[in-house]
Amino acid sequence: MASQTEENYLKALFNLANQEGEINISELAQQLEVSMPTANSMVKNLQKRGLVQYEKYKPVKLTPVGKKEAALIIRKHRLTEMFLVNKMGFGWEEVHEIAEQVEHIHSPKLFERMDEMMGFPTVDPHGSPIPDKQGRIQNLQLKSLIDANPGQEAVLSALADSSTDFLQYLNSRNLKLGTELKILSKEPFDQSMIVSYGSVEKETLSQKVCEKLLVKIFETN
Amino acid sequence: MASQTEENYLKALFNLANQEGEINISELAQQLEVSMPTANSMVKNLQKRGLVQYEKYKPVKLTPVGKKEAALIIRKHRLTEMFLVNKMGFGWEEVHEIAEQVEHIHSPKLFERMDEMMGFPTVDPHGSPIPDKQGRIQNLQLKSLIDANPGQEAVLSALADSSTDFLQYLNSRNLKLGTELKILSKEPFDQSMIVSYGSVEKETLSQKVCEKLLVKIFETN
DNA sequence: ATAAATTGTTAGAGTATTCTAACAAATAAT
DNA sequence: ATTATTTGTTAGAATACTCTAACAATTTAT
Ligand SMILES: [Mn+2]
Ligand SMILES: [Mn+2]
Ligand SMILES: [Mn+2]
Ligand SMILES: [Mn+2]
Repeated sequence: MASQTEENYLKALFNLANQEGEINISELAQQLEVSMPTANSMVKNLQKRGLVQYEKYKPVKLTPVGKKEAALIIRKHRLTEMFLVNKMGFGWEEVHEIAEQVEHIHSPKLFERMDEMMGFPTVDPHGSPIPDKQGRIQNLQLKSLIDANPGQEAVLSALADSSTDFLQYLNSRNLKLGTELKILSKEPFDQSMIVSYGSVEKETLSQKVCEKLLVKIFETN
Repeated sequence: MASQTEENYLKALFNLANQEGEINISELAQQLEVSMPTANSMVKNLQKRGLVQYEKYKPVKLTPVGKKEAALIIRKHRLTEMFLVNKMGFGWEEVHEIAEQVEHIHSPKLFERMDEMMGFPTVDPHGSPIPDKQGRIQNLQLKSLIDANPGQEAVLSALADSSTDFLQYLNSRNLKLGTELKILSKEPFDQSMIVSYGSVEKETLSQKVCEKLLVKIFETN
């Protein structure tokens, strides 16, 4: 069975994988806040355990087995976050740190019960998909708000960044998942957007923010 | 901050402490399923950290600081068990293993919320008292059923053993906390008792079982 | 193309936790 | 009292995870 440390590495590898599923040692080390030699030696260990594919000086790749293991840890993480928000009254900015610990608990039944009690949710409180029991994740095909155009409407559906700081920024602007945004204008100079939503008639969102808001854009007929 | 391993040692020390608060290395090693040298070296480590008092060849004692740390871990354990039973529908025989893991989660808020959601329970699903936030535990002064006499009535209030096997035995006899037992007779030869409760008119309980049932005995006028 | 910067690796060491083997102290049995 | 048993300790080693220092390979900049 994978240790807590190994599980955190698998999760980091999963989250950092690019299109080709490849990850550099330096990214991995940075993500986990360890030195490169530390990351390097753990990668060798995961290779010996058949969880990653790796050759000297080449990027790391999760094997199918490693990918499934990672997805199942992420499943526990996201179910936990959702449970904390929906069933225990936590704010979406409070749950990540707790889930980071709870995801390592070995108890299929605990997570089964959470899932059941919540009616089998498909996304976590930040809009990220919850992998199924087989470790499969559905792709929601969301677009970044930055790709929307003036006149269009979009529903905030997920976040490309779930850091506490960003979540608190969203709280302060009363932006939640499900919020319908009307794009009023887009500033060509700095890519900032002026939008309206709910009872907020005008709000300027910087490029940085817009990039991180993942939306479903209504088709404009 | 104490590691998960250290926390488990503290808890074991707390639970094994006798009247004088003393624990032998061999008991400790047995409880934690490690070798005596392992227990011995951890005790030295805990001493260096000011959590136990220890001298070569003498029994170990938790310091006040160690005792409080231990009680707060036990608090998390018991709140978790109660939450799993009351809010998540687990059976009392399923929760210990999960709580053994959850007790190590660092998140005052998580346990605050559990406590709040349950209305600040004072005992866990097995009748053991939940230490308060200061690490104080109330003594319920329960007696073993073995000390009750024919003709008396007693309410099952806690268990001296919460092993899965024993809990399943109690399930099979429909014995729960709160069950009122009438003592019909007591066999002098083997200390077994014949009792009646609920819709059960006659049930024989062995000495082993009676010893482990902690009860409040009604005063006989 | 060469130099500079970045990325990756190896070597060597430290802490935490655990073990077995060997021995010493304390306790129980004869 | 002596012997046997149990309990406790030390020494030495293994595994997991981490680090820094030194060096090597690769990539980027000039
Ligand atoms: Mn998260
Ligand atoms: Mn984690
Ligand atoms: Mn328990
Ligand atoms: Mn534990």
